[in-house]
Amino acid sequence: MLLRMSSLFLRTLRDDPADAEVPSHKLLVRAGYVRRVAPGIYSWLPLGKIVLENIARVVREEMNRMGAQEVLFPALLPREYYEATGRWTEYGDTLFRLHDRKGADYLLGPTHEELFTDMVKGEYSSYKDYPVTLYQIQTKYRDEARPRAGILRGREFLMKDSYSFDLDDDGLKRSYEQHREAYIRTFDRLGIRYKIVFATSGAMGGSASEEFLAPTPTGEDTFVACHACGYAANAEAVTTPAPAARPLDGLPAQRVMDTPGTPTIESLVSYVNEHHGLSITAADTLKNVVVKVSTPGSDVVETVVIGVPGDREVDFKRLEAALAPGEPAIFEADDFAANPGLVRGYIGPQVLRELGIRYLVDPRVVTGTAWVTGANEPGKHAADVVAGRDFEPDGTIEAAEVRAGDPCPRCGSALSIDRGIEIGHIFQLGRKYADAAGLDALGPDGKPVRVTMGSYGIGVSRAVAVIAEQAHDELGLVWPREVAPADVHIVGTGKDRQVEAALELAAELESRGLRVLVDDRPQVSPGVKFKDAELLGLPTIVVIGRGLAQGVIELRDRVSGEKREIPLAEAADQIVAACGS
RNA sequence: CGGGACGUAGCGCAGCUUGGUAGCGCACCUGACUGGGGGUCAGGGGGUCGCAGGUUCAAAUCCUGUCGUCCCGACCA
Repeated sequence: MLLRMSSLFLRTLRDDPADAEVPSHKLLVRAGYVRRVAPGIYSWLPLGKIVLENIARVVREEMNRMGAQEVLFPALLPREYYEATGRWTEYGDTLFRLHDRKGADYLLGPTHEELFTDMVKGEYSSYKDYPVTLYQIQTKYRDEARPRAGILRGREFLMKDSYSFDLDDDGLKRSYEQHREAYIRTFDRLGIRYKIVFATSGAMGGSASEEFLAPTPTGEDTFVACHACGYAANAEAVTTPAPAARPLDGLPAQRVMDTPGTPTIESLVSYVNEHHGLSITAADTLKNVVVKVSTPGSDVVETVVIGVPGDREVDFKRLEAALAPGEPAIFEADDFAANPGLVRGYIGPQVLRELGIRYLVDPRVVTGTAWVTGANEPGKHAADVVAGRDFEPDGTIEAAEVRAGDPCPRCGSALSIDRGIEIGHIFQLGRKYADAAGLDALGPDGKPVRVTMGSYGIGVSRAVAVIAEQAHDELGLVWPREVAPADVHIVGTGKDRQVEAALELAAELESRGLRVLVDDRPQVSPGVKFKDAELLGLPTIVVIGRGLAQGVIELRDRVSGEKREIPLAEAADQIVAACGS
């Protein structure tokens, strides 16, 4: 492959685009890899397209290597497939919906579980056919509430999704492990730094689930990691170690205190310490958050109260994950008006059973723990309200925020907390979609066996942004060789024979199998060419300039910044060697 | 859905307070110079000032509405 800058469809920008916030977005636009068309929708220019395809190629090779077979479904789908699994309604506003000329409902596929399941059902019917794993690399459409950061979170994006179909749980585990290995190989080859973390399976159902997160400050996911035992989990999936229950004997009886004007935890703590002779912190209070939980596809809305230690906020993402597929929403002033038993700012769990409201508590709220909490009257709180005596929770919930320093659920050491971008997700779906589709295999005994599935995704276009996010410096992009648009960027400076020599070298390197980009633009100053070379970020830069008269050219490593001069006569050999590693 | 900011040339921006011939930088075209860090000089092309309505002799500028974009938030009981 040989690209010539003099004719390459490329224009680099000197200024950052005004709508870009994160480095990958700024650089990919400035370097002429992508251009915005609409919010969350981008076009790929030649260099960007090459990077995208390089990533897709690596993904494809690793999927093929593990024995998966590639298929391709349409992105434009009729409603009926998503009707069967209830997702036509479940997906809500995130689904791009459209009509054909007859008025029939269509959608642009946000994922393709239904299609894969249906295809396997249509083709396979014997246990002898299984296991099988299929995948596709396909454009997905999700009408995100807030697309972000260029191609990092788009409304149209390229994704590899695969599905394994097995006859039993052991088979599913094997398929899952194979994918896990394939993903490790894939991301290693792509040069992405990542962490494998436990995840929630969310609305998709299923059990075991892990995410591949690329740690970056601009990430949308929060995860914890334990440096002592290696435990790592998405913040949504972190479990809180529960303390042992304590005896109820001898605990003082609960008492109600006047606490006027203390609707917040902070005001409460300072008031009771000052006026009631207590010495408590926010962690000694029990904060009760009311939410209304709706179930997709149903009109039922349940009121639920969540109890967490007062020094912690409720993490809405964790709450959503914990309640899935139920969808929590904030309890509004109108809702309080409709529930006079819930006194805003002074809610305590003592009356919830009576009110018939489900009460879920943080795992730290174990039997025998005493709390300062609301007394269900305006301006009043209660102290020594004991779990298991004065109230009985209906269950525990992981909804409280997670903090750096919290104990690791596996070994108890302090957890660290970081942000990352989800680049891959693997999980054991189980039989949800097979059940919906009635996907059975006929067993050796002539009886049907319900198939069990795994679902696995890699964000291909997102990976472009993630790599840009992880691999750049103040000068520009620094692509790992495997995904770079070319191996070597040859800069011909000067007005004499340099450009000619650059083209000759480029031709030779191409004939020796390298992918070459040569800056043969006439009348462009050396400074501009250097800046562009650094911005574009190819791993090896060769400069043919003023040293040419002495038969010397310059070889630069974009990653290390190392420069050395080499004789022109040995140039091809040395460059091939430099690009070989 | 809530809050904030912004819509002026392909990109980045000024002009708007105080209405009067639409400007700057980059990019682009022509010529000359320069030739190892986004170089210099001269000349040039390109804009329904988001859209609609209103006020006015006159609107990028004032008023009303509307559309769009970006960022932040989504719970603190």
